[in-house]
Amino acid sequence: MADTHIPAGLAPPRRGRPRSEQADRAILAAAAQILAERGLSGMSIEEVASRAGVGKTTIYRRWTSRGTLALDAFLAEFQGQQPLPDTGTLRGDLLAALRAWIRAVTRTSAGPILAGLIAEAQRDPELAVAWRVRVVERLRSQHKIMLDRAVERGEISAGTDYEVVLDLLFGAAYHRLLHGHQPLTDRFARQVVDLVIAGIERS
Amino acid sequence: MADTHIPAGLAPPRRGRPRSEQADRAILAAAAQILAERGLSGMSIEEVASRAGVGKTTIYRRWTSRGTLALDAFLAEFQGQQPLPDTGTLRGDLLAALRAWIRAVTRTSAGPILAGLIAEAQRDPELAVAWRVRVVERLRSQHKIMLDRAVERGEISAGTDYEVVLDLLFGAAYHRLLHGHQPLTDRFARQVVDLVIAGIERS
Amino acid sequence: MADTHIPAGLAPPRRGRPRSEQADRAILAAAAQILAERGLSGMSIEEVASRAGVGKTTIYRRWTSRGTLALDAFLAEFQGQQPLPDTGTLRGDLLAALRAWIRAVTRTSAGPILAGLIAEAQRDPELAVAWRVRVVERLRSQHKIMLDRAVERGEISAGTDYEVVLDLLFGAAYHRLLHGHQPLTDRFARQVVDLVIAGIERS
Amino acid sequence: MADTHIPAGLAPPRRGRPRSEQADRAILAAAAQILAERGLSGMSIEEVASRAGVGKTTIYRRWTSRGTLALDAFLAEFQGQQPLPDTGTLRGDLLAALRAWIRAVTRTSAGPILAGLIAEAQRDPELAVAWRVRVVERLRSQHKIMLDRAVERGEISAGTDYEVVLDLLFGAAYHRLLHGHQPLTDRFARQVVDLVIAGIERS
DNA sequence: TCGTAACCGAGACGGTACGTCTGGTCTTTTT
DNA sequence: AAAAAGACCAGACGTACCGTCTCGGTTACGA
Repeated sequence: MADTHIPAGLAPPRRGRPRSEQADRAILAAAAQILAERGLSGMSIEEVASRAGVGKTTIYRRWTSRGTLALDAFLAEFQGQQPLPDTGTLRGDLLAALRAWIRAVTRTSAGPILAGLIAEAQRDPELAVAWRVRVVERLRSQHKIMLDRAVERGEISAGTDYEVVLDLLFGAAYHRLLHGHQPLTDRFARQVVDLVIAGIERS
Repeated sequence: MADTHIPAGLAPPRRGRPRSEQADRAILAAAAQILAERGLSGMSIEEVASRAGVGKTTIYRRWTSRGTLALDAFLAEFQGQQPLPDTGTLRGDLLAALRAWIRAVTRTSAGPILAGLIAEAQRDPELAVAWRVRVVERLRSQHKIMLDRAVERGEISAGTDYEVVLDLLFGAAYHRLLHGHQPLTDRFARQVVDLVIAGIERS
Repeated sequence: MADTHIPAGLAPPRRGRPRSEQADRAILAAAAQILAERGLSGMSIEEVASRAGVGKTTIYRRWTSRGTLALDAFLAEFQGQQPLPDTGTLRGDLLAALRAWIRAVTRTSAGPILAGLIAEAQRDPELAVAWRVRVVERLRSQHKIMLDRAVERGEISAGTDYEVVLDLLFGAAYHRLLHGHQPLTDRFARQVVDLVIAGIERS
Repeated sequence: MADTHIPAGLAPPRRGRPRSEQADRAILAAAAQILAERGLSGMSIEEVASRAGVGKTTIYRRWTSRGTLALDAFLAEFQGQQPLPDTGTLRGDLLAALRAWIRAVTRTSAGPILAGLIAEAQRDPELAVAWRVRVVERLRSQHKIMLDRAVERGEISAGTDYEVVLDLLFGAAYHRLLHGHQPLTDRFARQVVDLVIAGIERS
C-alpha cells in the first residue's frame, strides 16, 4: 500500500528507535473515531493526539497534514467496500459499482467524511494530490477494467472515451453528495447507468 | 435578490440608525478582492474588516459566517456570467450553458472560489442551504427552461427526468473542477453534451 | 447642588425640547440599582441605558463618564447618611462621625460602591476631581466644624493641623475598607478616635 | 518568594517542556515598562505580549489576570525599596519607614501603579487576596518588628494594638495618595509619626 | 556493553483568527 | 432641539489550534 505517510517499518533497518506501530494504530483509530463522530472539520490534530495517548510530534512525524491523516484513516475502511464487479454485462458492472459507492456513502459514515476530504483537498495541495492518486485514479483504473471488458465483449466501441464516461457516472453521484439537492437513491443509480450506456451506444 | 445577509435597506423604515450601504459595498469589495487573491480558505473576517475599514461587528451584524459573506461577494460577479441561452436546439443550448460555466471557471478567478465555497458548505450548514437555494437551484431552474423548450420542440420526450440529465451534465463538470484529474476543455463539453443527448433520445 | 452632570432644567429657558427630568430619574435609578447589585465595575453605560429605557446618547449628554454618573447615583443616598454630630465633646463628635461612616460602609451597599468609586477615580481624572470636590472636601469641611468647636471649647490647641488629624481618622478607616486586611468594627472606631485625640492633646 | 504566578522552575522536574524563564523575564519587563508609561489601566495583555515578543497564551499560562501580572511586575522593583529601619528609637524607625514609602510613591513611578493596583483589586478578587498577602501583610509584619523593638525598649506598652497603629500611619498616607486632596510631604510624615507616637504613649 | 541515534509522551512556545463585548460617536425617525 | 433606537469604528478580551521546539526517558543498532 502506497500510503501518504512515512510508515512504521521501512526496508533499510534504520538506526535509532524504530517507529512504534502501536502508535500508528492508535492514531488511525482515534482519527477514524473522531471522523465518524464529527467529520473532518471537527477533527483537530490536538484531539487525535490526546485520544490516541500520543504526542503531537508523533503524528507530525508520520503525516504532513490533518487531511492526509484523515485520508489514511478513511481509506482503511472505505477501500474494501469498492469492489470490482464482474456480472457479464456492462450495465450490470456499472450498476454494481455505482450501487456500492452509493451504499457506502449513504449507509455508513463515509458520506460526510468523503465530502470533508474533498473539501479539505481544496485548501491542502498535498491532500489534493494524494486524493487524486490514491482514491480517484485508483478507483477509475478499476472502473476502466469494466469498460475494457465491455469493449472485448463488443458491447461498446473501442473508441469510447473512458474518462468522459466515468466523469458522467460518478460526477453525477458526487454532485448529489456534495450539494445535497437530490437524494442518492437506487433509482438514481439505474437512471444514470441506463442513460450513459444508451449514450455510449448511440454516439 | 434573496440575499444571505440582512440587507441595508428593508421595507419598513426601521428605527435607529440604518445600516450603512457604503459599509455593505466596502465589505463585499474587500471580500471579493481577497477571494480573488487567496481563495476562500485564505480569507479571514479580520482581514475583510480591516481592508474595508470597518469594525468586525459590522460584518457579523450582516452575515452569520465567513461562507455566506463569501457567497454574496462571489455571486455579485458570477451570476451575470451564467446566461440562459436560446439557440434553437437542445444541443446548442446545453453546450452554450456548459461552455459559459467552463469559461467562468477556467478563465476567471471563479474556479477556485467556487470550489472553496463547495468545500466550505461541507462544514457550514447555513452556507450549504444558501448555496443550494441561491446557486444550485437557481441555475438548475434556468437550465430546466432549456429542457422545457426541447420538449416543446419535440426533441426529447416529456417524461425525461430533468434532475438526472442536469446532474450528469454539470456533475461531470464539477467533478473535474474539484478533483482536477482531467482538464475542463471545450472538447470535454462537447463530448458530455453529445453523450447525454444521445442517452436521452435513446432511453 | 453642584452636580457633576449638566442638569435637566437650567435657568435660561433654552430653545428646543427641554431635557426630560424623567429620563434623569430613570437613569439614576437604574444606575443605583446596578451599583447595588454588581458594583461599579459591573456597571456599563450600555446596561444603564437599556434598564432606564433610554438611549446611550441621553446619558452621555448628561454625564461625561461612567464614574461621574455612578457618583451622582451614589451620593443621592450616601450624603444624607453622613451627619454633622454635635455631642458636646470632640471625642463624641469624632466617634459619631466615624461610626456613621462605618455603618454606611458595612451595613449598606455603600462599601463596595465607595471602594469602586475610588478605584475608578484612579483612571478617570474627571471623576477624581469630582470625587475630591464633592465627597472628600465636602465631608472634610463638615468635620472641620467639629474641630473648630473643640478649639472653641478649649479641648484642643488652635494650632492643630486639621488636615493631618482627619487623614489619620478617616485614612485608617478607608485603609481597612480598601485592603480588607482587618474588619471595620466599633472597637476599631473607638481605638482610632482615642489614640488620635490623645495624640492631639499631647503634641 | 510566594509568587502570584506559577513560576518557571518548580522543585519536581515536571514533564514536558519547561516554562521559559526568559519569557518570564520578558513579560515582566514589558509589563513594568507599560505600567510606568501609562499605569495599570493603560496596560493590556495584548500589548504586554506583543512587546515581550510572546504569545498571549504564554502570559495566561502564568497569570490568571492582568492584575496579578502587574503585581509581580510592580513588586520586582518596589519590594526592595521598603527596608526595615533600625534607628534605635520608635520615632526614628517609623519615620524612616514612612519616608521610604513616600519617597517611592512620589519620586518614582510607583505612586500611580500602586494606586492602580489597589483600584484593580476592588474588581479582581484574586488580586485582592494577592495584594493583601504579598504586600499589605508582608509590609505590616516588617513594621510590627519595629513596634516589637519599641516594646522591648520600654518605649511603648506591650498592650498596644499594632494593627490600629499601623492603620493610622499608613492609612493616612494611602489616603493622600488615593484622593490627592493633600500632598505627601516630609512634613506630613513627621506630623503623622509624632501624633501617633504621642497617642500611643498617652492612651 | 556502551554510545549514539531516533524515537516516545508531555507540554510550552510564538502565532493567527475566532466571535464577543464595550466604549464613545454618529445618524436616523419621532416628539 | 432633544428624545429613543440602534448602527458605526475601534480594539481588547480569553480561547482554540496551528506547527515547532524542548524536556526527560526509552529502545534499538553497531562499535
